[in-house]
Amino acid sequence: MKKKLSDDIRHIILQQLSNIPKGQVCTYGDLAKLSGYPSHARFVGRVLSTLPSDTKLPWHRVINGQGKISFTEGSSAYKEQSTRLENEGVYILNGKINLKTYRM
DNA sequence: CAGGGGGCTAAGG
DNA sequence: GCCTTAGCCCCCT
Repeated sequence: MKKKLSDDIRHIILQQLSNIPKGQVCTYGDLAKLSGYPSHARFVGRVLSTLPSDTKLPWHRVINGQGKISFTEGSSAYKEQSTRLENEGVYILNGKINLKTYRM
């Protein structure tokens, strides 16, 4: 069996992701920086999209730099993420999250 | 190897 | 607030 992704990066990203405290969020770019790859924001998104549905990682705590969920509003994924966030105390106003408040 | 696309971002109009 | 450019970099055809 072979490794698909640049495994180190992926592992580090997931590790950083699991380090995000409940009730707080982080942007893709931030996660990339924390992982030591500041220019891999997109790769972060790719990694998250590849995660299995049974993952225990808080992928929903990751949003884009505009403080919004990167899915199309109304999509099942969008609802899933917003629901999880509110369930943790992160409230979304008019489709946006207040980064100044919730960003770690 | 080339082409297209993606859960990105920052900067400009 | 919206859309476009331009940079970024990896993945799948």
